[in-house]
Amino acid sequence: LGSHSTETAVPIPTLERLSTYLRYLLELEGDGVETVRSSELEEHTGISAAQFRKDLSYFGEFGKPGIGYYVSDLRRRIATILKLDSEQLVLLVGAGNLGSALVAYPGWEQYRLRIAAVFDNNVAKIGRRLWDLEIFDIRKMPELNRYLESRMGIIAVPAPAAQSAADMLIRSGVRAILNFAPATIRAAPDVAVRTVSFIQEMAVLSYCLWTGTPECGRP
Amino acid sequence: LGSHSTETAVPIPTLERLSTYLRYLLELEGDGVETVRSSELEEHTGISAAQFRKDLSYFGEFGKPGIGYYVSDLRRRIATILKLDSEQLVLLVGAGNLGSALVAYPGWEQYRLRIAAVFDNNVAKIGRRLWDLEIFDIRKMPELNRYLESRMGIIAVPAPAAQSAADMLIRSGVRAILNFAPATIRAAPDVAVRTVSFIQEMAVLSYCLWTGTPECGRP
DNA sequence: TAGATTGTTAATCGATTAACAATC
DNA sequence: TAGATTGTTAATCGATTAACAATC
Repeated sequence: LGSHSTETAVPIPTLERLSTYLRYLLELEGDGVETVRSSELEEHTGISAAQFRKDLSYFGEFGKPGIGYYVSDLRRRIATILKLDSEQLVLLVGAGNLGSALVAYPGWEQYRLRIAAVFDNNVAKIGRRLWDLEIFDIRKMPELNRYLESRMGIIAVPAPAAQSAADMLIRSGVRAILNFAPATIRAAPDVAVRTVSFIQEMAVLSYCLWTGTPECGRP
Repeated sequence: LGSHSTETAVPIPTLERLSTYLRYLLELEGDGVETVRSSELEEHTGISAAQFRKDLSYFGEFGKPGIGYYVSDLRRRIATILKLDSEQLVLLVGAGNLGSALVAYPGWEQYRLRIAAVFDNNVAKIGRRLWDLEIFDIRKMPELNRYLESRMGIIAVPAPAAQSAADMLIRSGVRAILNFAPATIRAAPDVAVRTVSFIQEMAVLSYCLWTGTPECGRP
């Protein structure tokens, strides 16, 4: 009885590119550009025009033949598809250097995301502040999230602490997790987890460097 | 006349998984585990045993039928494949919060990587220190890298400055770049570029959260 | 030797590309 | 209307999975 499994599920690579389209469209919108053609998108993002149109086709029709796409309209519609059309709160675990960089990131608002609370298990940090946010004891998370009702979380703790951070997030109601620790997170299938390990990215780059592999992933 | 294009190029997804295998093997090695079977790897990383063996088959034979793989041996061999068997210097552009977190990351040594120099274009930062590293004027990069001879770089600057940071890295001799800015980097085909945009990752997670898509990428 | 697990092949699956009729 | 560009289909390409002979 999976919610709606047979409706030609959207491939994950399509979703990843969708967020690249959104980023590019935000840029164009900021520059006051009114319309954009798929060929222009290819030039600027490296994603082929055919791929772009195919990706959009999973969600409906967005352009005008002979014209292209209205930037603001398409930007808004992609944001809606990605559920970035109303504010979502995010819980952050880990008040270290990475956590600090994440809180200070100036781009959250554009995506209607907001870090609502920061947690750590280090008593020396609990009660102090990370920028304008109080650092809470990680054990207070379930209680705090009863009224925050956040469903997204970020793990910015060292690898050995990543799984327990995930467990705590899930126990608090979070169902989508971005994990920065180089560790595998085990979670029930109803929890979406993505791991971004920059040290692993460096390893891939190292191989590409020495073997001269161009197109080392991501356009 | 591409260096060696016809030798069944290794798929990028295989390389990405390779670095996950390495991470897991480092963990096992730290725990003093002597051998590991592909089925155990599947359990711990979520990557299927068949996939693991297929991935390794691009590079040779590594295991013993009936036994499995010797952890230290396999760890060493994968590190060698990824060229992580001798120290490589890395140039960092951007002495902000993210740059600070990267310099402070304790895991570099395990991968034989070392941030050798930090650059910024902000006069208020130039000459100051980021942890134990002096912050250099970004314009000094080509000169400085003449003797450092680093071929890897990291971009940790705001999106509008990302392309010029990349240009400067390339001009200084760098041929592999990890870009943290939500921006497309244009570079000649002999430069390997990977972009990691956490805000785009959050966008994908947002979609997965609301549509109940499990397996939101990366195991 | 018997049991277990690898390396590899062939089959399946899914994503990308190219081409073109529809349409602004 | 003529020219341009979309949305979509079919063909291609490449990666994953499954199965099994080889081998420790």
